[in-house]
Amino acid sequence: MGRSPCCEKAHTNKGAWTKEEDERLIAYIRAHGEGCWRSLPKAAGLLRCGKSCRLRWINYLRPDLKRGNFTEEEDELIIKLHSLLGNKWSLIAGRLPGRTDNEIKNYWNTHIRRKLLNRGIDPATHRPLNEPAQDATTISFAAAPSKQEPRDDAIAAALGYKNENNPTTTAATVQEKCPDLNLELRISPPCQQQHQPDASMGMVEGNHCFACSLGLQNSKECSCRRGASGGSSAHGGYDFLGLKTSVLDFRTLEMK
DNA sequence: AAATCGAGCAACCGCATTTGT
DNA sequence: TACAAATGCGGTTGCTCGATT
Repeated sequence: MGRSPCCEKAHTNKGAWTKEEDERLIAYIRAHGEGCWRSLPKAAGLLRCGKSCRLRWINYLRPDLKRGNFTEEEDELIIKLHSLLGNKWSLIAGRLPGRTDNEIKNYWNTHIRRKLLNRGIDPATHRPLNEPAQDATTISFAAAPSKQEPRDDAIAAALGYKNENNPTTTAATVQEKCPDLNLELRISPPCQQQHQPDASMGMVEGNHCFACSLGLQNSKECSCRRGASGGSSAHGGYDFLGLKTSVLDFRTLEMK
């Protein structure tokens, strides 16, 4: 038994959107707002599936989109964020106002990849191209493993949680691979009693958490502002990189 | 002028995650 | 808690258009 299709494919348009379809979608969202993409096409009189409407709106019709060429500053920011986050395009897009994940993904694949290759940098690992291939005992945030878990392992390793399959991985190794990532922090094993959140986990140089270093001071991930009540260590998990490391889910960095 | 090639980008697909019951 | 539905994300495809032969 397969998964049921997201929509009735026999009665939906595919391919490029027409001007009329765009206008219908814009008019509907202006009147009713975003939400319930599944029922939107019918309500708006569009022969499209909800996913298609959502994509069209988010990537091209939203009024706050910037469009136009990327600036040199945006280029560098994308490279930096990619070195930290890998192919987390939605997270990267969250740091670039007016840009969408699809746009950044395309821009990466068509421009930045080549730019880095011209600089002699491997766009997947952000390391020099002529360096020998990584052996099994080193990691990189930017090396592109399949799906989620290996990257979580990398972060876990950076935190000093030894991987049984990879016992030599250390935070120092990570910093070697990612010089931009400030790992000047204090890491202690979970069993130790440390209830001074600001001085223990999640703080980088200057007493700011990683969320702050990414400009997320106002996000819920910022641990600077939490004070005594915000420490997550009470639950056995540290809040490093704005993460609950008990689950090691940096996807929560996303800001909307 | 026609054919070919490659870059750029819009859109689709399938899977993962979140949300609701 | 389990399940289904809805939504979100990232990889990939395929079309368009300009450059080159």
